Amino acid sequence: MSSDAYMSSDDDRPLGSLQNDGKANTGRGTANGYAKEEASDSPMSEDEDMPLSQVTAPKSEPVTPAKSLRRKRAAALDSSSEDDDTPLASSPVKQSAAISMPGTSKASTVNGHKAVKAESDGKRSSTAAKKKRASTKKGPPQKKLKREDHDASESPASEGEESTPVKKEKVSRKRKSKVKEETDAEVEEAGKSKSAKKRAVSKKVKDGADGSATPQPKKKGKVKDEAEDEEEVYKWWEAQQNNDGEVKWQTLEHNGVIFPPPYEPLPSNVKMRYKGKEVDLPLESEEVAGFYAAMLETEHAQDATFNKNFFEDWLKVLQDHPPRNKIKITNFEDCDFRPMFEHFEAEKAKKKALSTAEKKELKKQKDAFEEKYVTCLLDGRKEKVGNFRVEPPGLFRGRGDHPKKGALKFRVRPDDITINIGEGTPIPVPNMPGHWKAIVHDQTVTWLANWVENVNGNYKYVFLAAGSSLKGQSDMQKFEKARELKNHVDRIRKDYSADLRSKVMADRQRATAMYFIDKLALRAGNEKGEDEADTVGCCSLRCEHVTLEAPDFLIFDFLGKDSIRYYNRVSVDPQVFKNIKLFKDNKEDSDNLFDRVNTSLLNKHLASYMKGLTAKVFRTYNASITFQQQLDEGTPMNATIQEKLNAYNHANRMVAILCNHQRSAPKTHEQSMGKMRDRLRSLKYDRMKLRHVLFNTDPKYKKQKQYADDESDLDDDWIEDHEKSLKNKEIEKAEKKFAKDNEKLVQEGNEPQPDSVLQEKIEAAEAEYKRVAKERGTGKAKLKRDRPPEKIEETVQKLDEKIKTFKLQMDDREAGKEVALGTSKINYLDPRITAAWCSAHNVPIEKIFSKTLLVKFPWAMEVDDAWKF
DNA sequence: TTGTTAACTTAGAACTTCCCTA
DNA sequence: TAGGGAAGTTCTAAGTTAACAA
Repeated sequence: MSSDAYMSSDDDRPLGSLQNDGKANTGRGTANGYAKEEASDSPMSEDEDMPLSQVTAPKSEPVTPAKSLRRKRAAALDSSSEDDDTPLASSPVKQSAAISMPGTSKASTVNGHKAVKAESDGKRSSTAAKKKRASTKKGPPQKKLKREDHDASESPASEGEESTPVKKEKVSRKRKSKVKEETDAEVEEAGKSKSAKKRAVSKKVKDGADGSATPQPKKKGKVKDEAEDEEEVYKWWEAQQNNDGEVKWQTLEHNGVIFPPPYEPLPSNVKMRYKGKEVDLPLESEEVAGFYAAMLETEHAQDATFNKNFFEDWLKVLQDHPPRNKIKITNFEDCDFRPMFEHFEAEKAKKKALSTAEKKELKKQKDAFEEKYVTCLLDGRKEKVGNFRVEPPGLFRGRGDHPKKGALKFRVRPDDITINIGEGTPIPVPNMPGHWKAIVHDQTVTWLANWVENVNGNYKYVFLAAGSSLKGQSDMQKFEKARELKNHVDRIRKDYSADLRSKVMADRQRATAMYFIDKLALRAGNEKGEDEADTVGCCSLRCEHVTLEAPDFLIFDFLGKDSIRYYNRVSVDPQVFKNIKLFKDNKEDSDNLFDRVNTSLLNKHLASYMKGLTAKVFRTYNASITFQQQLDEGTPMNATIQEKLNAYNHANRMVAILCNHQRSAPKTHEQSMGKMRDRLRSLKYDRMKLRHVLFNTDPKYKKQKQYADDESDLDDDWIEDHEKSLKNKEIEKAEKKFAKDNEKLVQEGNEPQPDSVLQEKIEAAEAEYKRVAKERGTGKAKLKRDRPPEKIEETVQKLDEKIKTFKLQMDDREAGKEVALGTSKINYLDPRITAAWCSAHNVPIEKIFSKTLLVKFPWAMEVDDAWKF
């Protein structure tokens, strides 16, 4: 694509200023060289002098119909005065690994960045800097802490007020002609007459194994049988694909969603305190207090923003539902939620203490209740629904420095929820009072229900489960698209490498951004709003996030998705280094590094190479191709399963590091590593003893290499401690056995053994300890019972294997303590790579894919050994 | 042209179950 | 056989992206 394609008259403007809140990047005089059109290798070149960037006039927040709808709704909720309102309810990582740069054959350390978790006071831009930044994200609905009751028994007027604009909102976009919306009454009527007319278009395919046709989809009400369910796996990947990408289903039947149970008040003796006095809270305010009390010992309750937001929202609830004993709550510090916390803890303990049978019974009841929601009928086939449980009310657990963390998340009710279901299908009845907000029949989307959440105004959806055909198809398409990139990537790389020197600033910036996305697997990086945590991706990087280190190193340090810190010191193409120097020139730390690139422009450019190509595809492509290369290069031949698994995990880990997938190290990691080290030494001790026995038997063993070397990490002090502990364990064991035997004897009406029996055993253990102590340091040993040397040789060999396997497990655990392997396994690694690898190396796939993953990836399981990404 | 919305994927935390060791 | 810790699963926040609207 010609670089001129993006050269509009506006191109002179730094994009940052186009998107900010009106305070454009002004005030730095005329020296802001980055605002020019043409780029030059030298930041000092005279070409740099360009007109001042145009300033965008301050804008008030535009109000779109959907937003206005939400505001209207919020206002309506706010103005409600009904009394029956129910309140609704790090440690631093040092990862360093040398792995092949995606798309290059040379090994490099580019991706071996250090991944470090954000600390609470971690890398943040100043508030001032933040304010300078663009604020493009949609505004949240106005805060409202009261709401209208939309109970089924309410007047139709309120229903109408809500549903009319909703219709507008829901069908305003692409689907005007496809979506038909009905009122509950209309739908119920229609359901009665039309339910028989099902357009079952599912096509069962022949089972690959036996060639026999699989049975037609089960009719509703057929007796459930697990074996039968097995047979019913619909192999959509073998069926003829007739997916135009628009219509996702023909018929859809489901039972809606499960609402959480209503709030159960605390026992009358459990009360929070204010200034030491018990507060008699009405249900509504008690519930919200309870949300906080339950989190008292989590990190959330230590967070000032969280506490502030919670308290503000709670005060609003308290305004309408004040303490019955007239206590005036005004100061957060004077609140003591501990009695509530302790009550919850006690309840938890009670639940934990239930017998297995009781727990089973509860589970059975829960399963029975949920059964009808777990699955739906999609094109006549039974499919699992994913999140059919509506999110319960609570406090918003925003990550990182989210400005709204701690805010009250309302209880979602039927009149908040839009149901998407097949036309003519019976409409589910909510399991709590109220009517659905709306019913739609939109075949172009995959969701079964949605609602708008109150804290950020985000849409929430109920989708099918990961193992469903819809999700599976989309997953497979994702990987196929990533594979298709193989055919284009050389050209794309060639082009952006050339564009790194482009005279057009916008092109040069875009090329540099593409370099990062390709080489470092950065996310696209959309702009974010003031009301969100300050995190960035490639296009939204600010100058403060990248530091130059001569001759060619860049140090990236920023908070990415989920406020996870991305830290990487990486050697880059000298031209990239020059470019970053140029882009940073004359800018402030808080300015956008790429002022002429945004995700939209970047993705449009990518799409010109390949249909559907976006920044995200690069991440999938680079993850999978890296994984394939790592497996191909790193899998040992003629190795044990454990060794192969280690190679697999290593490859997986390289991808996780590339993608910066982190987890907090298990709290007990150090302790458990310590235990493992002890166990390893103990195995080595056993080996040493056996070697010494062999030496004692025949000096020839000393000359044999496999026996000659000492176990390196066994020092004298440790050996002494270990032998003492062996002795103590022996004595303990004898004592236990003695007590147990006596108990049995007494039960059988016999005399217990005399103490002397135990004493003898203790003395024997002491004697053995003394004997072993004498052997210490002599290089020779004897067994309690003689064994032929061949048998001892055999045991040493077995111990060698055990030690080797154990060491591998330890290495694996240590290397992976702060790396989350799951995310890449679930989202980025083409499962066919794993299936082919397992098959080629005789590794049972169950060792790698959990049950859920096997269910998620059935489409990938039939590839042959030679399959490559 | 630019910002917004809706729909979907990706992500770590939180919770639950399983398995191994003592 | 309990209980501690790891693995597996669920939950929901936080991204990306295409289409749409002003």
